[in-house]
Amino acid sequence: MIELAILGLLKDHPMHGYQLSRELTDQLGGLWKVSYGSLYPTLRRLERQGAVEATSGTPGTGGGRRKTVYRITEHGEALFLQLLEEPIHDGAAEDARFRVRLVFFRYLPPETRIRLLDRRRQGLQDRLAGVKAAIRSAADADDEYTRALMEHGRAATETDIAWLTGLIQHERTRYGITAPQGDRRRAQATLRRKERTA
Amino acid sequence: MIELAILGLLKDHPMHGYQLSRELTDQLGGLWKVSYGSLYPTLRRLERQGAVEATSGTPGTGGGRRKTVYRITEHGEALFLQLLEEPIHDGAAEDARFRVRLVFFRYLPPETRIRLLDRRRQGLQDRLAGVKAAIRSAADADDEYTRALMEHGRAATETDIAWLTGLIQHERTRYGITAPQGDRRRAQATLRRKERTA
DNA sequence: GTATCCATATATCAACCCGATATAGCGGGG
DNA sequence: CCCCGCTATATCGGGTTGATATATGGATAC
Repeated sequence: MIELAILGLLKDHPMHGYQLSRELTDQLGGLWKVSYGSLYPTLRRLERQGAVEATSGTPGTGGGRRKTVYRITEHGEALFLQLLEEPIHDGAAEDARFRVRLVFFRYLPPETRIRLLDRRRQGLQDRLAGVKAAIRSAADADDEYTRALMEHGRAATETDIAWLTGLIQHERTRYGITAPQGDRRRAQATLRRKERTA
Repeated sequence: MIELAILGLLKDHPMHGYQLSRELTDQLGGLWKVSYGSLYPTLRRLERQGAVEATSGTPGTGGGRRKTVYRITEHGEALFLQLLEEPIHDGAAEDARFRVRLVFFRYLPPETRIRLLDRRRQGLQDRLAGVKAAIRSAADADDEYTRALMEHGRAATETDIAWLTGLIQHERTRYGITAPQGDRRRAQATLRRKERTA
């Protein structure tokens, strides 16, 4: 989802690659450092797709070194919004993905924001249920570190959920939106374990 | 570090690929799911390196389907220990790496365990310092979600540190090892930000 | 019995991303 | 003056994921 990050930053004002890198690193408080090996190829791909335009490839008059400044196009704006809302394949590396998305939440209407936050919270609660099931199954079996690891998973996930809940609350009171009733997904924690005959 | 995971599991007893996948998924409480796209190629690479041996490629007498059972070699054991202690390039995806490592901590002597745990904690404290610096710099600038994101980074990192501290304490009292005095790395939080003239 | 479905088991693929590295221009300090 | 460090772009190899293809065996339904 480096595309999302690039488009989101260019939406503010045109930039060149190096600037994008620093800006994004700062925005995330150093939690995610974009790699040049991802950045520059992605910029060129976005240009091929017509989502960004490269302006002033070589220095014009005085001096200044070579700089390729990119500007977002209308097509890029559309792509940006689409990526921002796109359904999430939750998995291991999806945590970072969500963080990047959050940086650009201000570009979404409040209802959509809350919907996405809720979806994310549901995903975390599923994960929590899975971890809890694993803890129950492990009990006294497995060694001390494996159990500590699971406890960590539980603590970390609960921290995340608490943080998200606070964010959602804040959002709701701010816009006076009440929680929906139906549409509650089940936890489904797939707790097969310890029952294999080998 | 899927190699570490594979070798660590095979150290217990020989297994085939699918079994490794499930075993590892369970050990981590569903926090990391190995992908077959990593697993099988890695198994063959380890075999080429002589770290594991494939036994009984085809079903022997009765029936049973095709199964390739792998067994760890002496060279594999050495490689395992080396990987387990190897210095860590801390970054974004290093969290998962540490979790995998923890699963096999029981194979290390107590002093080494404490050393690795301490190193990890120091890394997290550096990260925390960075996030805190970012929060101070951001202050009122940046939007609400960026600030919320940084708060999350702080909360999550603090949760991790607290968990680690507990683990270290437990370990120390268990083996009666006192904390070392010197050798304290500095935080070094590189807090350049907001001072670019554009 | 047999048709069907699901879990087992291995394998490959494109896409993505990271870390390291190479290259230059430029500015400042010793 | 020379070297170091920051800016700026670029490329490479390698690891990881997610999706998908393939069989086979066991269970269940009919």
